[in-house]
Amino acid sequence: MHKQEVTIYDVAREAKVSMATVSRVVNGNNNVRKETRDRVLEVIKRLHYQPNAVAQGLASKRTTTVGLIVPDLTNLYFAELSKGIDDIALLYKYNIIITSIENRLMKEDQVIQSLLNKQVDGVIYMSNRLPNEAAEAFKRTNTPVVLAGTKDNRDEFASVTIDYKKADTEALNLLMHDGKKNLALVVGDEDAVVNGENRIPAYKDFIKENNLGEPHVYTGVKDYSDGYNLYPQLVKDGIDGVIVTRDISSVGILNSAMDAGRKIPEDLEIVTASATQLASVVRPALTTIKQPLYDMGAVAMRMLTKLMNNEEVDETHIELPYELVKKQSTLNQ
Amino acid sequence: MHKQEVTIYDVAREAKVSMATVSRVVNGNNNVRKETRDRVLEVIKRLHYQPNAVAQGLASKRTTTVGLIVPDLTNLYFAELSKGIDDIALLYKYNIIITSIENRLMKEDQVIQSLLNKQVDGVIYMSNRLPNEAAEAFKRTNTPVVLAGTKDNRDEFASVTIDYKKADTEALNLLMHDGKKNLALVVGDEDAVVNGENRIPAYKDFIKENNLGEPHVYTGVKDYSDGYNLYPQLVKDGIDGVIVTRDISSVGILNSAMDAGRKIPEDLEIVTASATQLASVVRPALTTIKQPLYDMGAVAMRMLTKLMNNEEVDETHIELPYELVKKQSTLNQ
DNA sequence: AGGAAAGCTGTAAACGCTTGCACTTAGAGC
DNA sequence: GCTCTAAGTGCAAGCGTTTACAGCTTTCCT
Repeated sequence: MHKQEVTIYDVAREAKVSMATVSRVVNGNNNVRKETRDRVLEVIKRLHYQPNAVAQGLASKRTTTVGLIVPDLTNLYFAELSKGIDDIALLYKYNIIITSIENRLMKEDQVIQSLLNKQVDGVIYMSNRLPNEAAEAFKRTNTPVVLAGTKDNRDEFASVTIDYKKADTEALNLLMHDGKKNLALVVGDEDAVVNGENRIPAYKDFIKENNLGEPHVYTGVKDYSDGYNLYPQLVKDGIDGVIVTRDISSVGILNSAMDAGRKIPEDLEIVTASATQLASVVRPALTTIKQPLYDMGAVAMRMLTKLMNNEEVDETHIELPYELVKKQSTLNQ
Repeated sequence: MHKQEVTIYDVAREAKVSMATVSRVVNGNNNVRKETRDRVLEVIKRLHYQPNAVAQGLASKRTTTVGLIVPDLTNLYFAELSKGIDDIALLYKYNIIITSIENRLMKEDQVIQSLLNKQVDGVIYMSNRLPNEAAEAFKRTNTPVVLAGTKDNRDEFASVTIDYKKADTEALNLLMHDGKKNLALVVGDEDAVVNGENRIPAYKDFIKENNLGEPHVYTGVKDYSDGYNLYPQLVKDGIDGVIVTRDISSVGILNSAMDAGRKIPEDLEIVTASATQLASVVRPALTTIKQPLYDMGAVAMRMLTKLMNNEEVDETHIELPYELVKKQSTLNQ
């Protein structure tokens, strides 16, 4: 980076005003006489002046930048959330610094710290569970945080989710009413608050209340091959209906069953819990708990803008409506 | 953002040295006596000092931030490229500001200008075609740019791609040797340099050289439903082998054919040109021109680090090897 | 021992902007 | 005509770093 070609000072000199006035024009402060404003704007245009956001950030202590913390960019669940976030961020003129934190060289809270050092005005957090060090760092720097599509067990951070317990219960009901007797739950990370404190308890309660025998919770099923390889175990355990939290694992199970010559949904009903593109393009198409991912991202970002402006926020734990969409991987369409 | 709790000045006072020395310690400059360094480090730890990256950026004129310009976050092609970029960026301690530019409120070059105002040290560009205004802005600010998975018709910007002409020709050969007579090419954006100046000419040359009749190039096929709706037209035109640039469109064509009761690959052979996750999870699995997306991203980012350091770069137009992977959507596996 | 070189540290001027405060001017109200 | 208010503008002190430059110590040769 070489010396900046044209600064606010050049504009000021050329327009025969002070830097302060140029700054006011640039920032839309209306305490400037129209003629002065026009003159300044003309010079800005003529000189191709562009404000240096780094200097603005240092002087104003606002960077108009938010941090996005995401486990994995190539997971469509997060990609669709991010899209909602991104659109609203653009609307409010925030830039996004994105950092993914899975399988990394650096520890999660180091990555987060580096984000805070960049003086982001706020953070949207989408990973499973907020580590203590990170929570401390957020509080210490007083940075607003919104969790999108995830929860935290302390109730300190705002969040945007769906009602996971209700959604899963509804899906389990669907399977049960289809006559399935041996229902299972397949999750990625059991340490995730959404799973450990919402989905799994909801599932266990359902099994107990309906006298459906022993619960079967399969954990650590994170990608396509995990799902693919799990299928024989499901057969062995006599599972005939399953809720899978990750789309890609659902597809793994689906393909494994198909490759083994089984019939979906007759032999096994599958409900997937995310509803990314993936769920609808495979055949048979997957019945899904359709989470409004784009909207969740958008709402989270909108809430963050309020928090960053110290505006009143009436509800910091927002649950958006989901929809149970029946496709070909369950009966009774 | 409130006043920063602890600054380099506090550390200096506490450690009884000057700011300059603290700065040297922080930046790993080894012109500091060991005892002094240890004392400073101790204070840094004790006070929880973290350097303010914005102030560093202003003073040093380097932000250790790079801009990523991507059409669409939810397109796995870009997500996988981004992952490679992200990993290398982390390795070299760069943060990433990501901006997507499709269907937006703001014009592309405005978005890019806002990125430049943030004083990014470099940019990785992944969209179809670099607009003139943007190219001018990059040159004016002297910001290094690397194109990843895309090309530019002026030869001014570094790029990392595969040899699209060769890849497509090879794929067309495969289809021809399977006995297909009426080959088509389906692309998203015909204005994209990769399509307009590489894939389409390669296709047309092949058709002409092999006397395969009239060329059939279908353009503007961008998403799932575009592909789905195109299929009847392919039937009408008697197409029996097709290369599709976007995975999601390939899947649309595939499902459309299956839903119509046709057989793939017997009735239609499909080669898809990206090789994201999508191509391998659908059934029949798609034969693909497997682009090394992760590596392309990684190589692009690595090259950018060199450009940002004014290091010697021997080759600025890198073509990585691809692989033609035969799956179930073509014969002769 | 004497001088040069190398190592270590501090001073202070940037970097490009925002913003509180004070000042000027012009009009309004009387 | 005089005071008062408000709008418009400039001054200058930050914001938290980096980095020449200079100066002081050591160390190393011969």
